[in-house]
Amino acid sequence: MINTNEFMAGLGKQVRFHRMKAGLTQVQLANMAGVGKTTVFDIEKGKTSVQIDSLLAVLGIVNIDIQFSGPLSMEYEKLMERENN
Amino acid sequence: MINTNEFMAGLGKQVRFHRMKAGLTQVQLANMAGVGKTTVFDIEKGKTSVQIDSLLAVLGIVNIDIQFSGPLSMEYEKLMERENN
DNA sequence: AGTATTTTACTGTTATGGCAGTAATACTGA
DNA sequence: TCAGTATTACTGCCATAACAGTAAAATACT
Repeated sequence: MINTNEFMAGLGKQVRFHRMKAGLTQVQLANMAGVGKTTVFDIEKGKTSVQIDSLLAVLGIVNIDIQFSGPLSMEYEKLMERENN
Repeated sequence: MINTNEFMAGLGKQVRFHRMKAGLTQVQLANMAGVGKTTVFDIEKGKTSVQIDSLLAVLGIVNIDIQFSGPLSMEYEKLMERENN
């Protein structure tokens, strides 16, 4: 089971690391992502209640990829392929 | 760049697939995840403005894993390791 | 077909996330 | 040290996510 606090804390640190390597300030990143500076600050701080769209917008700018996979994902994909033929 | 709509739509379908395979109704999943039934419905429908904590709670129940990785993730990890020694 | 269950959709309420503005603190470089 | 920049923290407002309740539509079951 995923610990939301840990997950977001880790993600926040990665965002900060990538942002700084890119030479961006929080405000610059916020503007590029189309969110408020407070949101970037909150994400880096590990806030757990940010909205997905805000987070994905920020992650997109700093080039962090998000992936999901469950035990039945492969089965699902194959099923979808079949449907599209 | 990630398309938020597509991402959430895909994730929603995976959630639904996993939930049904687990033999759970939306209401049951909602109760187990500690969120409202509307939230589960919204996630499966691909709503892009749900909050991370709600989403992670639901994903945890249906055993879907979320991972993130950026071009500098490895570098960051190594840096952290060094700090902890 | 008929019934029970589930899902979808809508509503009104409540709680809070997102936001800009601001100010104080911390950091960086000359 | 001093000045400029960035981050952190706080405030108040607004928009809306989360929620339960309800009802209709869709699905499943016998």
